[in-house]
Amino acid sequence: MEPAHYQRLYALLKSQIQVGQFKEGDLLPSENELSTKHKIARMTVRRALTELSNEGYIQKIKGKGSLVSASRKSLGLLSFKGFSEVVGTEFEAKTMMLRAPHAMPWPDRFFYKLSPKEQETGCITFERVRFVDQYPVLLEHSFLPNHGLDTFCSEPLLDGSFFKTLSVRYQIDVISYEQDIRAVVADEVIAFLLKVKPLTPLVQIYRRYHTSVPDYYLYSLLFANTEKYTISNYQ
Amino acid sequence: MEPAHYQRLYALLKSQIQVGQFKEGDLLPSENELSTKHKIARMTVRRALTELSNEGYIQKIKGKGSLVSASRKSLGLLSFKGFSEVVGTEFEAKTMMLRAPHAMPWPDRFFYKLSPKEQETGCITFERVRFVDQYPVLLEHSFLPNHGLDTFCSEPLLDGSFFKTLSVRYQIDVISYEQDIRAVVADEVIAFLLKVKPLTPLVQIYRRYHTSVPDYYLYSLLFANTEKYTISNYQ
DNA sequence: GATTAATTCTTGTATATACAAGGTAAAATA
DNA sequence: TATTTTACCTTGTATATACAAGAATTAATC
Repeated sequence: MEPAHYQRLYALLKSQIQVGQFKEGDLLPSENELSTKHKIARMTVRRALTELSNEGYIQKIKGKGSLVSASRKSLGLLSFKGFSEVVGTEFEAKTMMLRAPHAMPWPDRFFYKLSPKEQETGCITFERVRFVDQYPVLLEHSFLPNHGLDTFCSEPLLDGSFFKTLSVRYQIDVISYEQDIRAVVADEVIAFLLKVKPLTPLVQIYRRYHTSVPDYYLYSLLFANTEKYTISNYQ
Repeated sequence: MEPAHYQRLYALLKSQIQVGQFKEGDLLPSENELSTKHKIARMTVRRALTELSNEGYIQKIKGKGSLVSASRKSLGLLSFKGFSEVVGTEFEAKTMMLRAPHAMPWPDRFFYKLSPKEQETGCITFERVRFVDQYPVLLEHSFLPNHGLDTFCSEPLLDGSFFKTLSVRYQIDVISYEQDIRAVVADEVIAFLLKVKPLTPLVQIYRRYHTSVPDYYLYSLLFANTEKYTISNYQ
């Protein structure tokens, strides 16, 4: 079925913003210009622009136009801030693969309840450590159901990004997630990996990511050392 | 200035849902009914319903109608799950006011950077403890800029809910939030309040809530005992 | 009685039109 | 020249209309 006119225009403008064809601070063409150019009614154009505005891509200003916003907040899936300045510059976390992706059955007593279909196919799992300024701050253990991801284990991650790889290679996009947060103390293994003393308090997070594929979820188990950096969430 | 028709209808329907005049699973009157009843065009009705749908109050189903959703998950913002069953029933947290709302200047070295306007007007603050199954699990210290909220301190919270009070009485709706998470150990004061041993690991969360009022934010500082219950986050 | 088809609700998309109101720049005025 | 006014751009609100498409009920058929 063909997408609606407003959806086509919405997708077009969004991609043009994402690609940088329209930059932060630019004014989009006016509603009337878009209307005549694409041969659709102004009200239809407005619908596309309203969605873009709702999602933070543009800001509409009465009497002026549609202003392209600063780069969309990356869903803040996982970022860090300096401890002393909770409002501070955000740091990029660099990643080191600890155990490369490999297929295996799901662990016993997995932290989220799995569907029969997920149980059946087993999982692909890998472990990574994230560094901020040379300090290991996060241990991440990821799991994904092994549904037609045969090549996943043999090929490296695109730009080192798990999510980007799934999006580009398998058309699986992360839409949202749920998480359960606890405070724990480091055991010896984790203390060694994160280079902290045993009994240091850590943040433990169980995550289930929802994707654009129905009933397909990704899972992560995280341990974070928050002595120097806090875990930043935006939603 | 008078509010727009769609805003009037939006506010009316929202309050009717919040008050329970329309309950979960009910169908709202159809767009044509609302149109004739309120003597406004159907497209204007649709605009009001679209906003309600965006904010999760209703779910529109083509060919059927507008279904009232389960009580707005404003508490999806903060819920708890049993520890052993990370996927388990969610528990309702009961709340005890520790220090009632009172106006005061902002604390020194506040955890988020405040605008000059916020600094100027001072804040209203209050402290609450949340219980799950008689156990104190969360200490919550809330702050809000004192902009025309004179009666806030003298009147009790609606249904004991801070957010509901702001929404119904002041038309301030929480849209999203950002948070910074750390693991800390309990000092003596907090250990006493949460009835844990000193040095128990706790989750500490700084939150800034974004609202429907531009440049108006709410702030919370949380300490959670996650020995028995995890903190649950959705999105 | 059970199944199928037609009707009539519902929301979804799209258009054309009109006027209000904010912002900007050109034109008129002092 | 400096200020004010005007004109023209922009987005915001509102209406009336038309048809498409999904859902549910009713009528017709087997």
